[in-house]
Amino acid sequence: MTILPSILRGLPLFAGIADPEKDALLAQGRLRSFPRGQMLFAQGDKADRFFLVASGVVQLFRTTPEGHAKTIDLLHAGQMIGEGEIMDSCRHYRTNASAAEDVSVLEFPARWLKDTAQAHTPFALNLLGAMSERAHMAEVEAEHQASMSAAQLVACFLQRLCVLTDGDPKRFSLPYSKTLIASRLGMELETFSRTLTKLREHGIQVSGSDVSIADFARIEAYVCGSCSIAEDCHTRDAMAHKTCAKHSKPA
Amino acid sequence: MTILPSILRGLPLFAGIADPEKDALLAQGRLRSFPRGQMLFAQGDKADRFFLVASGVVQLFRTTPEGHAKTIDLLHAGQMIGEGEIMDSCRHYRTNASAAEDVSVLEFPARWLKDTAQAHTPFALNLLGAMSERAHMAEVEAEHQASMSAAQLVACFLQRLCVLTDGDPKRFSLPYSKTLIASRLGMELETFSRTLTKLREHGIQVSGSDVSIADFARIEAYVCGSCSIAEDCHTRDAMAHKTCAKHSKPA
DNA sequence: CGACACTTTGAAGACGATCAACGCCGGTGG
DNA sequence: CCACCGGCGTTGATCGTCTTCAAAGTGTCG
Repeated sequence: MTILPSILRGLPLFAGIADPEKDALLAQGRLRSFPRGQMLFAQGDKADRFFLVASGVVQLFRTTPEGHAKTIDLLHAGQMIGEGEIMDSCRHYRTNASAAEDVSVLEFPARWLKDTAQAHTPFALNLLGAMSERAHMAEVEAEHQASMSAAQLVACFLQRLCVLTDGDPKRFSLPYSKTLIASRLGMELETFSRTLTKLREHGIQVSGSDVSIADFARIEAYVCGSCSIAEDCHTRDAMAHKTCAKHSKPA
Repeated sequence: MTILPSILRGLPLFAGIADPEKDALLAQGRLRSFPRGQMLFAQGDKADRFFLVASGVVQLFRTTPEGHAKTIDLLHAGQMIGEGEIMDSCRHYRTNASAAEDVSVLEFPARWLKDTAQAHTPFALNLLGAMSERAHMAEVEAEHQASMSAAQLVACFLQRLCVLTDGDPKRFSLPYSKTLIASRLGMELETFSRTLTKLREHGIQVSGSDVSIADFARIEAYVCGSCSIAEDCHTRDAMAHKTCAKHSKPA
């Protein structure tokens, strides 16, 4: 029996399932490591595995025929990979997945997900909740990309980063390379770089990977104006609430 | 007992549920009509109802503080409204919903959805499938908006429209006003209008609401180049497959 | 020191949004 | 029957933003 990172046993996904049963379910997964840069799978591969991230960061991305790459998402410990492809019976992964840092994941056969949902109603409901939350995140994100300027996007990102990681606004660090962040925000590295310079006018200083934000309220004011879901995602209150929501479980 | 539009009884959402049970479930909904232009609900309203569209088209949209409106989706007969807000225990609707044409819907209390998912495992799995499919659509769409030019977007839209409605490429009609289509595609009406002119160079003629497409293959070639999920959504094969997928049910 | 990945900066260009004016059409009311 | 109006779509001119291409700067690690 493998020793599981405790984070996986506490996942909201398993809320409402008794511990012995939970352990039996988790035991069906295989703990695997991927060094930085290695692919977990590629777009178009047969979608036959489901993953739970145990540690590290996994980058989901797509590449156009023309060679442009876009980062879809960055997944941290506790997050799921592949549930979409499996649940809507799509045969192939729709993105590439690679390790943005050294990563360890718990890997399950695709059937495990369907079988578990079928066998445990609470699991199915938790999964439903997790998937709709993720869908909502994606929606918010699309909204942002469409309606905010590069500068607003970056400001919003930095503010969330600081609040959600509970960092000191006066001095915290970028967790990824600027290249990766730019890609995540859907802009070119050059644009991102220039934007950081401009944000000084709004009280955000970035040098190297050190960030300092002078005044949250000012950022909120700057960002919220052009967003149709401002209350949901830009205010400190909303973010605090979101964080809580992740810890509490659906009824 | 209301007479239900047959389309609702045949929904994949209810696949695997016996007819009497299905009727009992559907009977808990109330059939309502909304004349063109009327709101079903507004963003921020308490998310206490779930809808199935029986006929007509419902527009989901958001408005920024600055007054910009963006159409998120257009829902037709058989589609669900509100499942996201309900399943992730969000208390408020995240969009506005208004009738783009005269509409009739089956309205359920929010609890109905959770209760039904809890009571009927097949229903929960169907719901999971439907939600991940919709999430995937949204993802594809975000991808498109980000990576394709306005002209490609419009070409793609027209081609899909023609194929999915099984229309004659040589002569079919736009189902909505140009204003609504432009909003749906995330561009200004002016841009849309200009784009239609330019698309003549690619064999697409539009005058008034009459459309004619000279050659699908040419459009595919034009559109696919900049899309990272081309095989999933631009080729006729893929679209035909999608259509089938909607009729077949998840295992 | 030199190689290499990463980042910054500059200049040019493409694209879509915006503002403004106009054309078209259907309906209403005098 | 005609005049007026409002909704809808088209067209032109301009402007800001982001991408692209090119070059140089910074850092780390052998």
